[in-house]
Amino acid sequence: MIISRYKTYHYIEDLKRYVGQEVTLRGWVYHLTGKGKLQFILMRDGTGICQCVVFKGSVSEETFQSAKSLTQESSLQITGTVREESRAPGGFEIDVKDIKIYQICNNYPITPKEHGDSFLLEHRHLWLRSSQQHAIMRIRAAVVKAIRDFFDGNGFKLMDSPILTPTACEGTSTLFETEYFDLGKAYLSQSGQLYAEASAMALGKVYTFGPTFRAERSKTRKHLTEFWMVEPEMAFFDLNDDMDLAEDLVEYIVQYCLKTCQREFDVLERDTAPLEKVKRPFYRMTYTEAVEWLQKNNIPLIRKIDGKELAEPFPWGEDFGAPQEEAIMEQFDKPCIIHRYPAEVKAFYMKRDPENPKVVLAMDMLAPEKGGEIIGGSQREDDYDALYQRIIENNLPIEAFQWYLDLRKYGSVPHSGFGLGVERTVKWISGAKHIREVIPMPRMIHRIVP
RNA sequence: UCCUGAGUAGCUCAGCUGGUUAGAGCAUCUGACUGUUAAUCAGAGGGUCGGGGGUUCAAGUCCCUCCUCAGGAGCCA
Repeated sequence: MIISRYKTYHYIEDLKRYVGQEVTLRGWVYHLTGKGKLQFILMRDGTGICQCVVFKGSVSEETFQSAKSLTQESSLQITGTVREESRAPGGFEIDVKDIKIYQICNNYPITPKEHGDSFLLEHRHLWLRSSQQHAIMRIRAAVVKAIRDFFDGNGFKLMDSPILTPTACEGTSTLFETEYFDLGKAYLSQSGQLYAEASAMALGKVYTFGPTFRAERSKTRKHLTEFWMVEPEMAFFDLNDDMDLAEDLVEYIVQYCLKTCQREFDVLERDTAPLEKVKRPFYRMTYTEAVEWLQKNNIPLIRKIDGKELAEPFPWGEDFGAPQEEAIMEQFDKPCIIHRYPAEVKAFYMKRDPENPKVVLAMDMLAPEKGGEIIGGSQREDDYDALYQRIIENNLPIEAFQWYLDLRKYGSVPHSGFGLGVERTVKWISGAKHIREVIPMPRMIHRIVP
């Protein structure tokens, strides 16, 4: 039998299986300390961190000098025996026999001391190697895997939407524009939803998963110009089904992370007790109930007029801002879905509530612990004439939406869907301070490098 | 886009009401040390004070202007 060579490689996360045996690790120097005839190398290999000890008396002079010459982030291969050792971080240690150096690294910019945000972002390509960033990226990978497992395991088909689109999905001016051969302008997608609706009419239950782009000039710790979104879309689902699915998904993601990312939470010093509580049913309230709650608890709407801040009791019809959402969520230890928003503040494709035409069958899920809005969704307008009317009212180019209207012409059915922001979810679960830390290469209004 | 704040050594910062040759810690380099965890100890090198203009005998410090960055708001996932 032929065994591929890479399958015999040793990794730090598996060390406990090799106690007493000789292993060969490949990686980078994370940290160094020395004490005369002893040299401690904290080595990382992408799967974990392990302390390796070089004692002058038990290796060749050449090997000891190699160990002495190492610097932070030098790349190397270490061969030695695995030992349980309570004094070592992680509980295991390598007694080094031999060292092979790939490269000595000079003047690595990120030192074990503190750095400013700006400096770290300029060195994002190197910052990813730091233990906290490493932990966040592993949680991100777990969140993405949980999302895919959840949908794939529940009868959904992956149907990715195009990134280059001829028009705005939501008809705003916040789109990145590019030239598209002889066909004029194209735009980077700000949502895959409209195409997901077409897919749902073909395959029933689908999800689209990819990057989306918003040219909003936002500058906050929960906005990126390029972010990842998963958008399920289901034929024959009404708003209630939609909300049930959203709760199932979020519960699954959080519980999966708790099951598989304990080590990462430890590195981040993330208290997981609040996450343990994220089990169905979540809280739900209508927009109208939320407004009444704001009024009763004296959370005002603050308007700026001529530079002066004027507070007034929160009026029905106004969309919630960050202060309102945070106030509402302070009372909850689990996510809360707010549904049935005023039609004026929501997108054209959302279906009016037959019982109250002033509101649409829309829902947002807010996460506790200042996680903010992680999901936005709705039941879609499935009536041709009503949708046509909305497009006209919103001054959208009707020609561009002809294919979308076709979906209401040829076997229209009730259907619903939502979008979950991957970075907002990872930020909430990991407890990261800023959304820029939960994506490998954040794209923000003032930053596109590296 | 609006409001607020910040740019001084590789990094994080101090530098008073303008006044000799601009400071510290860490990092780097040299040396000592058999249990270090952001090691410790001794020594060395390291600066166009964000750019431009102005006031002054004298500007890191005061004024104008531009640039860059951060925090918040709005918008949203």
